[in-house]
Amino acid sequence: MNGGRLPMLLTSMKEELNIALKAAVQAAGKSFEDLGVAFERAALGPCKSPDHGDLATNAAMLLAKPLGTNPIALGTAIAEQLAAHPFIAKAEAVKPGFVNLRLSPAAFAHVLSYVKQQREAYGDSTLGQKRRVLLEFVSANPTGPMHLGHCRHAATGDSLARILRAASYDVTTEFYINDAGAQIKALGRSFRYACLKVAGLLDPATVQHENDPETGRAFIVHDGERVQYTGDYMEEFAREFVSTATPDQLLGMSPEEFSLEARNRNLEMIKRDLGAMGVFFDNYVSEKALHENAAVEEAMLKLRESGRTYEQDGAVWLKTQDYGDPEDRVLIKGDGAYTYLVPDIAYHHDKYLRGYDRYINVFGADHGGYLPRLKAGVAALGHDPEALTIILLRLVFLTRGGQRVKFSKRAGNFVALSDVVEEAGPDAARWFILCRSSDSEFEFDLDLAKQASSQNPVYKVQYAHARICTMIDKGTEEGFTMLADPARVADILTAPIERDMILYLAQFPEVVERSARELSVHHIPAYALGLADLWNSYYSMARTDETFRVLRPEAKELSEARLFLADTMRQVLSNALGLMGITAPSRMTKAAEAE
RNA sequence: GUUCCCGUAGCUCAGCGGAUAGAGCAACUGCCUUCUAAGCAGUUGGUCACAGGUUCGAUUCCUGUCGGGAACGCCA
Repeated sequence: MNGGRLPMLLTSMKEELNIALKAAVQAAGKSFEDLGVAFERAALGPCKSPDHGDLATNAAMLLAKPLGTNPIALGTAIAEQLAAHPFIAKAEAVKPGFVNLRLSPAAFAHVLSYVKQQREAYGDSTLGQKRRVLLEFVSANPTGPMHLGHCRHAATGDSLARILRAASYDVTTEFYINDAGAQIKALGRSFRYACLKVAGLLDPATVQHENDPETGRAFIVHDGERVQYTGDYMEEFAREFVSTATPDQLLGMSPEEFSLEARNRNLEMIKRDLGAMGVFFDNYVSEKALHENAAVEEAMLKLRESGRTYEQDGAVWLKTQDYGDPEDRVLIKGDGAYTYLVPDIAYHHDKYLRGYDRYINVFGADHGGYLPRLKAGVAALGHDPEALTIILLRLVFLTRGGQRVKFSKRAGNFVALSDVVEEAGPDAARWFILCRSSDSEFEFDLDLAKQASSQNPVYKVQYAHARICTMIDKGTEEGFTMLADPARVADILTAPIERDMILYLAQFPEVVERSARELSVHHIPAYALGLADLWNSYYSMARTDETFRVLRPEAKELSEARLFLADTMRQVLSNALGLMGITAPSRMTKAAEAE
């Protein structure tokens, strides 16, 4: 065995196909330029129908015309070339022009050997070439609890980080704290009001009750300013804080001190909620700090020096139209104050100064217009705007009993992340979020997610993993020893479903690489479910056909070969779940679920 | 009005130009003295919104129409 130096099966087969195609191109006396995109689009993948073979390529159909031949003739030539490879047992060109490949036992042995050798690293690729990526996500305002949307952002961002790391990117995750500006002042006022109220220090004369003329909602005015943040969490913060402070201290605190105190408590709450779903960040970057160390001022100066700004109507504008913005944006308002754009550009300037190769932001779809502004900003500061990518996530709706839920007890006028994670559990919450592609709006069915039952796909996948674990344990107890030689395993395991499993295992690295390339997470759960289905089907075949039992004392070597396959299935299930941040339990019992 | 996203089974959603369009849920029929039934096997269910175009081949790419959502502030 050459060990890790051997390429993965599909990679290896694609290289082989390329060699065959190049030979065909040369034989026809053509150049690759003549072929254009046809050559690039030639693909090799698993067959949909097992009757056709294990793998198939469409290359002959794409290239026949530019090469001046017909697909069957070209396909036959390609097939002949491929048939010589030790991984190929049979290659033939068929009707429309597909070349169908049947893999040899050596190919199956290779897959098994590779999984076994790579273990936790199976699925990893070299796509990222160790390039450094700064991945920013969630960045929830520290003014209240996180909502269902943040749950999507957290699960997606965290999983993306795992996928990119598997693809050899050097990923740093970052949470940007919007702890400056008007909303933090409002937070401080709300917190001060809550503290005085809890401490019994509130002067009734300073409080008015009013109604919003537009929404009709009631709100409180304290000391002439609207109290904006009034959820249960605010009272909890206040109770905690008041218990540690004297009335004199409370009354003597500045607005800034109240703001800071509330911001800190809020951030702790955010970290706690994220922690409950297993999401942790490498960095937390404070907007306030960017102001305090003059990074914002400095960025503004540089923007002006760049020549990419101009003054008009008493304001300072940035030429964002150069990057696809429908109109230019204001940096400094008529009243001299910065718009939100300046600190945001300063923050990205700071990111670039820290020296990464790529900057990926996960934003809500309502921030779709952001990209041109940020690109224009970083470009004006001398950075490469193409290194910045924004992934937009669309809205999530929570449904319960078939009805959309808009409010939660904890958060008031929206559904709290913590409620969803508590009710569904972190694994199911992540699963249902990751299943969906980022640009689709979707309904999170809480009834389904919280069902610890057969109806829930996430448990199906975990169940398959747990079943294998207990089976391997049992095999060990009964004196079975996993075979050591993958070639022998491949020789023994020739049942169609066993071949299907091995072929499916071979596809995992491609799925992960594709996810990393597209920055889309939803391929992973789809793959994992397919893998679990295969194992569960296989497992159940023993009910109707005794010879499909894995552990059969009367067929020791067969059993030990099947244990090998079981272990590779377990490994890949575990790796796939790992990329989603979902646990891979080694045991699942109904009793445990009923607690 | 302009730009972007979406339109696929009763519901929620996958589907990197390829062969007979898939999964989960819901409905129906079977299967636990056996390595975990949180499982398996099967049935029902589709004008891939519509119309053109490109292609050997279109659910996929292009154009248009219709329908749904979002963004279009000197708000953040």
